[in-house]
Amino acid sequence: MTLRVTNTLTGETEPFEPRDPDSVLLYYCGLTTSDPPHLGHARGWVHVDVIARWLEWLGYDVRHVENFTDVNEKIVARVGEDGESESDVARHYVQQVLEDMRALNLDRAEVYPRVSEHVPEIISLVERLIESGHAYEVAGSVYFDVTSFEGYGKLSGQSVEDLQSQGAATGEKRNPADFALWKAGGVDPEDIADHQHPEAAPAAEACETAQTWDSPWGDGRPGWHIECSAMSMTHLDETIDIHVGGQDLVFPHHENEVAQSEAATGQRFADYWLHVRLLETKGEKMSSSLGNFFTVNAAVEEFGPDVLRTFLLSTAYTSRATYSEETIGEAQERWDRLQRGYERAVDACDDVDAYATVTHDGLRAAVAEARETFEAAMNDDFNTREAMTALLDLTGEVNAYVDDHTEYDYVALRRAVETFEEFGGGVLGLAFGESDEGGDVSLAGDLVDLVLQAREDERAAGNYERADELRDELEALGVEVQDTDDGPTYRLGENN
RNA sequence: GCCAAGGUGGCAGAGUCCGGCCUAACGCAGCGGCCUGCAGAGCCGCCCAUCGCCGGUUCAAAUCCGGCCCUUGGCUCCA
Repeated sequence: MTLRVTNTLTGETEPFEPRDPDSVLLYYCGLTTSDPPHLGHARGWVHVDVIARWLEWLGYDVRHVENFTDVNEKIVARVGEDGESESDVARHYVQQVLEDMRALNLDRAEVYPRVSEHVPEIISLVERLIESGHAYEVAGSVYFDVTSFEGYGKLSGQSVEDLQSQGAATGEKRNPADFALWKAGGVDPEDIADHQHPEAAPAAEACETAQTWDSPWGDGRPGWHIECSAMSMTHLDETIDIHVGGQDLVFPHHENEVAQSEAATGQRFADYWLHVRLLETKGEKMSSSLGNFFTVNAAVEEFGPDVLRTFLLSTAYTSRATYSEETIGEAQERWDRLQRGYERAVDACDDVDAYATVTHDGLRAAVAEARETFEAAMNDDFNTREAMTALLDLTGEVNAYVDDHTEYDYVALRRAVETFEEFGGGVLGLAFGESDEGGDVSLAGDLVDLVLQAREDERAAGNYERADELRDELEALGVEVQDTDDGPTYRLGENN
């Protein structure tokens, strides 16, 4: 079974074949470090994380690069609010992103390149474009000539004619659709004003603190699109396998990347373009500019990484997702159910009634089917929703099996446990089998057991009122008590 | 206006590339039962879908083709 992916370039779901059969070059368009990351960013990160994890599971050596746009007028607009200089502000949010990513249990990318550290590469790429006649300089700024690149518009499906009709050529540009590769001087104060938070004090000195760099065209700053081309080529190659980004970047950002990169090298820039659809709240996308966002930090705090990942992976990356109390609540239920099923399988394995000599074909077949379905789902354009369904189905099978049997097929149960850990844990990044076993926790566990034993004594004596009190008190502390045929058990709440 | 992606039960959301096992998945909500001192968890069963509208192709369409309506994203910083 081979992996298939939906490629924006062709509009089709096609077989994935990397240039080198053993490795994959993957670039993800990261965020501009001017605002705290929100759940929409987290959706992109988590899906890319799972994509990388699955490619690795398939045996590829994945070279994964995610950039930070740390040079941008939005960042300058935060000077005085979130830091003393453009680089201060950027550093502040880069730090925040890395913390959020760790909190979400994302595997680290190989490199997190920043624009500010790649200006020389950007300049040389711009020079290359001027030399080959694809770009022109006007008064210290450099623009890409869209009419010089035949395939312009092939990613987003737009034509140069359509774009030309959008407006008249303004100022220095030869064609309205031409875009800046290099901008002369510092940042226009008006641009800063556009991006300033309304409540923020106007920082007149902000423009002065915006960094500029020497170039063959005088002092200036790199344009927005050129950075990704330069960093992708620097850290990966002139042609990469997969370029991923948010749906909102298709045009103009990715379209321009394709044009300038391919014009410069004469080669394909990326073979597969994958776009993550946007996270919505009440029918509109979640975004910093709309102010309807929920920060990653606050969300992790409130729901924890596993509920969040379950929520974000409960829709395929190619579908839009809706954020609401209801949808996140559903994710909570799903994650709880998965976790309980997993714990039950683990407990049954450890049970004295689990035997290596007992064979139950039904359970074995169910585990095999879950594995097959999971793999097929992931290979079908990383369908995390279906993959999770396979695990949820396995949960039901395990629960029914344990309910119906008094002796257990150890081998089959072990295989089920491994499936949760390998697929749910290793691929989806959920915390199966990583329960905190620290000293404090195990002491607390012993204490809970003690209380439960006392409660059992009360129950045996028929003092249900007292037994219920103990249960309520434990619950108030975040310990959920459940009586089963094999005696009482407990679970810690998500936030403990 | 132009470009792109979508419209499936009370909610949410698979399935559409490769038409039939889709009499439509998984989960939530709702109903009944088992288990339980009670609760929770779990299990079993049930309820809710003429798959946006109209037409076409076909023995057969949520799935293919055409038209229309609506929604979202992009065309300006944005994952």
